[in-house]
Amino acid sequence: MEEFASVSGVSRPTVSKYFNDPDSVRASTRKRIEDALERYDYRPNIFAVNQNRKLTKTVGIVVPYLADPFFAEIARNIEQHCIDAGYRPTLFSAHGDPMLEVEILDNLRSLKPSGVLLAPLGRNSDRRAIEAFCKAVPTVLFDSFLQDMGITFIGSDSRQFSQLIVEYLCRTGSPPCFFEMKAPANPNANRRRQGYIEAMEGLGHTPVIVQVEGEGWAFEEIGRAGGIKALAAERFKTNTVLCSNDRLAIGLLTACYEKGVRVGRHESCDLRVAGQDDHPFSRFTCPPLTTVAQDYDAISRRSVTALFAAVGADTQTVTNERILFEGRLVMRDSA
Amino acid sequence: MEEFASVSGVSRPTVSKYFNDPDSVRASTRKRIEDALERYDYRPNIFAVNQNRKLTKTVGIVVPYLADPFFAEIARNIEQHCIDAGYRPTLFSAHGDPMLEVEILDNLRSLKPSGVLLAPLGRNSDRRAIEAFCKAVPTVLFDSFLQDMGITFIGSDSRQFSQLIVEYLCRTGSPPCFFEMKAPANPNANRRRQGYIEAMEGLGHTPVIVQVEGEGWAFEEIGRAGGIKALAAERFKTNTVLCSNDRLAIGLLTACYEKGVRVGRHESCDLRVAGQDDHPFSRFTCPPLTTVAQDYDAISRRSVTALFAAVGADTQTVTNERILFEGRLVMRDSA
DNA sequence: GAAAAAACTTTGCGCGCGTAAAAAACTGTT
DNA sequence: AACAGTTTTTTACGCGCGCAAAGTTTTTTC
Repeated sequence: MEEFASVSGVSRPTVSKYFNDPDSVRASTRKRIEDALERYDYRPNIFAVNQNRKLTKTVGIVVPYLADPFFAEIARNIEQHCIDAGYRPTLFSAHGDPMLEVEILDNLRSLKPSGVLLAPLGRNSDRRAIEAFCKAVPTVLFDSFLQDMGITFIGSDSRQFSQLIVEYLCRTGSPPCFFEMKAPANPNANRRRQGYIEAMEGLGHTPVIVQVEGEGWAFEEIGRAGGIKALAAERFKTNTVLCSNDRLAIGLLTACYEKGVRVGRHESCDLRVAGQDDHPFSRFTCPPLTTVAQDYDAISRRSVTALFAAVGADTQTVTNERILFEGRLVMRDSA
Repeated sequence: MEEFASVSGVSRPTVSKYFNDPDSVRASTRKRIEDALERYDYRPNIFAVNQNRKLTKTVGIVVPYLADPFFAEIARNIEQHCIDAGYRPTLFSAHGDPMLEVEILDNLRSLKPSGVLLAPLGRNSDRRAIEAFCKAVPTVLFDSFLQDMGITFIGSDSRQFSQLIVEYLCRTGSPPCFFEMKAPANPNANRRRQGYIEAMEGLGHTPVIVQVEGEGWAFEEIGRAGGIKALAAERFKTNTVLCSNDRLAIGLLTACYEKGVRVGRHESCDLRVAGQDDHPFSRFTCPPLTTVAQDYDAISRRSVTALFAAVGADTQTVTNERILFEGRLVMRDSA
């Protein structure tokens, strides 16, 4: 930086100032620096910079399972918004493992990020570890809500999701039963079940819940295996099944195919199947999946703005808000 | 570190030595440090450490498109192997954008990683930028081959893929036509086409190529839209279609569903469809997709060992090897 | 055109650690 | 008990930059 400052004709502290904020120096000096920059391609040593700064200009993004295209898509959006805001995002996936989640947060701590966007594993998360982390680092939680943690929570209105699609399914055919995992990792699953029950009762129908065994994040396989069992045992009391999420629904579609059950909303079909999330692949299932779309863009955008608002404020504004976005009904052929 | 050294009863340089390699200190001193470590939970400042080291103990992982579960899966494997080897992996996705790919490599450079595992975008990659990067940082290329770059290339034997499945399809029914994008981004696509042509000619059949329009990484949609057009124009001359990759095949399945074309290997069906890759979702399509499985585990494992072998060696061992793994036929219901 | 404000330069310290060299303490061996 | 070999301590420098204080120059204001 010393050398570069001399060839660009300014002093080192001015160059330092420029890199922290190009607008903080006079236009004429800025030009001199940028001219030199083109000729010499100097860039500050990122480690030396971060050693002395309190604000590291990095943000951590942590998702529970990156092999799930839903999280890949959200992460992609969030990354982009962070870059636009002039930060360096770093992406981590817990791969469904609570131990790894804690380890990631541990490592993240030593990276001294200005903030973190965290979608926790959910039920299996180490609550204490996450709470401690949120106290140490400005953290916005998204997708999966944890009580009293983080600056803000950004997610979807799970109850509204279920109510929206239950209302649609009842209006267009027989009332649905609810297909889910027995012990869902994601807390949204519980709210979706609640929303389903409330919506059904509100419409004067009796809720029917079909729960299937299974652990982990291989939802499609869980939905398939559980679906085959449920079909064999005739546990679907109606010809309409609302799945807790799209990935389960995709598995159920496979089960139906294997068992020769025709899925769709046409008269010739045996079963209607709906999901929730509008997973990137739901448009391409056979039949294409009717579902409730998460507002990917709103969630990612709002998460980032919420984080930077809190980071920018001098006072640690733990608003403890819950910002929920509504779902949008996506009608396709499966229901 | 000064303080921590005193409470653990050793000197600071010894503590420093311990963190670089716990086995480099006497067993008794190691125990004293680790005892203190439990009580005080000290950890070295990662920025200060990296400022002075040449070997940063970080490895970069760059993939072209993380929202593709294939790359998410590979990345997950590679991450794990790096962690097991005591390194800190950092994951990046170019999101299909060549500019972003270059930017990632630029940023990666200033992170001074001990090595990088790079799956290039392919045809759209900025070759010059990648070549320059490979000269500056030990880099192993995988999935997508680029001439004369990197230490080694690890990937699949694309020709063998096509030959394997062409042989199977011909043996079990009518010879396939080949369904692909007109201008595929990934160079493997070209080798797969070649493999298809060779295999067909070897078996005494005339190759038929069906190319569809489309840019970018939304392969399913490209396959669907192209599939609908091809079906309408009756461009599939036989009742068997081999797709260049599974994602195109998934789109084609959707097109077939929309057009009422029954896909499968049973007598009642109109069309057989096969893919290549064994994409994580191919097992769950309707019908489940017959395909050639990439050896995810071998590719990721070998990439990591190749990188660390080169990093460990003092001499820059640019072997310029191409290590190709064979595919495994996965027979499902679609063909 | 002078005063006030803003931008810049000079100087110098410190961040937390890696690392080298020489001295000191420890280890096992005869 | 004396020796050689190994490990640790002491001492000291440097990494590349942020940042603060004081002095200097440039720009803005009336």
